Amino acid sequence: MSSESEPQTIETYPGAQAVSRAIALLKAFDDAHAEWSLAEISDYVNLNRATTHRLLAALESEGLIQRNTTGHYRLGHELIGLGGCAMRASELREAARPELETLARETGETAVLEVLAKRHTLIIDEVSDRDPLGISQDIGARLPLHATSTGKLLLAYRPAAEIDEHLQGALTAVTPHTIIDPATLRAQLDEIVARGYAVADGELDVGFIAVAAPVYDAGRTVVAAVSVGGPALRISPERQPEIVASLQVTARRISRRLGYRPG
Amino acid sequence: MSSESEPQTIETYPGAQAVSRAIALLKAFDDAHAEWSLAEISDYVNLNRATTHRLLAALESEGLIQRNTTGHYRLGHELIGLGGCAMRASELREAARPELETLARETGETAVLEVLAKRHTLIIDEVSDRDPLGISQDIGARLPLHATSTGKLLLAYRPAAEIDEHLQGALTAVTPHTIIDPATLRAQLDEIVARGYAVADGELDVGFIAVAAPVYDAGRTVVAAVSVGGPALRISPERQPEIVASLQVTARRISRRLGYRPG
DNA sequence: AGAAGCTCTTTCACATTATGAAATGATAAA
DNA sequence: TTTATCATTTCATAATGTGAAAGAGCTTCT
Repeated sequence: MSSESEPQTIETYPGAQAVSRAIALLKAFDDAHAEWSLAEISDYVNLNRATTHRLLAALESEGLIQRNTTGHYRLGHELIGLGGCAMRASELREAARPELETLARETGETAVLEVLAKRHTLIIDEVSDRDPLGISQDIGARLPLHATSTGKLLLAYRPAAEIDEHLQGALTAVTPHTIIDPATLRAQLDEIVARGYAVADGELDVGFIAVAAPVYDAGRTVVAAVSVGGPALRISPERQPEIVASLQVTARRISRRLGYRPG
Repeated sequence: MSSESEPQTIETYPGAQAVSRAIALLKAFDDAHAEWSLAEISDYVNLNRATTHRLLAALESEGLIQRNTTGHYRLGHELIGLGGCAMRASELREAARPELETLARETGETAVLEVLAKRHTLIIDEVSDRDPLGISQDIGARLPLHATSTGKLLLAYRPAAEIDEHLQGALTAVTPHTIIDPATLRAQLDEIVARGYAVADGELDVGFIAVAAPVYDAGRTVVAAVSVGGPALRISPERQPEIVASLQVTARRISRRLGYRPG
């Protein structure tokens, strides 16, 4: 009886509604909201409670979802397996690995590979020259587009309509340096395309600077971003040109491996 | 109840057939078979080609599946994100992390946490004292039950019927030392339960020895296995008692953190 | 070049499968 | 106790998913 405007609409793929809905349920989970009750999640994805319950039960029986002692839902172990498999099977990651290692060694900093995933940037691989232990902890993590060098870069190369859509949305300040003014951000995006690289200075973490460059595939589309970053103390203004140069060589080499041919 | 001669039957969860089928498609991908053509995978999971095509298209539109230039299917980047999220959200991993670090430090070897996933053991976390770089590469990897210390241990604590079912299946030799005789393996499983730990000596990798111990949850069920392992050269017979002792303390501490109370 | 064979993709009539309102359990708060 | 909230099950309904068949590309053989 209450068919209001639309709190959240699931784009259902024709002939696979149940599958699209099940995936929407999985995607409701993230680092900020790792656990849901049935009522919460069914409200969130705007599905009937019975339907939600049935879909989650199916996902649980396959190990993609797990339940607490309290009956709350979490992502299941089977997803760790699928994620690891997806990671190892990624052609992009395979092509980038050796180049990331070189870049990390050359600069002495951390080299990262990221792709665009919905409204965030997704870390595909990470190599650090310093911090050898405890790395790869961030693989699979999602970060906001407007507060990262890679995110701004990946956004900058998208079609105008998509950029507009993002600038409409709420730009939350992660640090005091995060750019939250749409006009300022848009100006930066134009600059990024003009220069071919992006910089983020304390916009995600205070005292952390990163630069990012685009990776192209054989179809000359930007499919990923490479970045190098480290503490602002080490990434001095004098060092930046050298770092950007190494970064751009890396980005070009990865693109080459993906079949990109400049012309 | 299931005849091996049948091609492959998907256990469809009532009221979510399409979801179960879509998940079966995802699970068809593993390290050994990371890429499928439509014809291959539809034969493998025993689904109509049109149905398979539609389900894969739905998965692709959500980023869980990706396609090659050749049109072949692979797991998609979105799964890396979900996998990372599942990993960071795992209560088990959270409870085990500090203990694994202690164990790795104490022994100077590699400590691993694994759970049972279908017919394999799944690596949830890994901490190495030696090899600091390039670790965590194995997180999400699946290994055969009969060729690993953790696998044998996890199997040993399962109900008899399940053990029988596994021993029926093909036990493939990964190395010359892999146990492929069902009777020998069964005897080992009994011994494992009696002693409370498992050993694998060159059964997965030649020259690599590992020992594993069970992790219990609040319900006194074995939910995971911890192991320590290293080159046979370092894991001498004299050192083994000391290593097993450390391992068992670790396993008990993790269990304690999960709410297990001995009695 | 044309035919034959292959795989991928789309269509469409049909009914199986998924849906959600409502009823029922189960638990917690008043 | 009653009241409220959340999880689970049921079941009539039709919308969704299904698969045979035909179409569209592309490769290989004659």
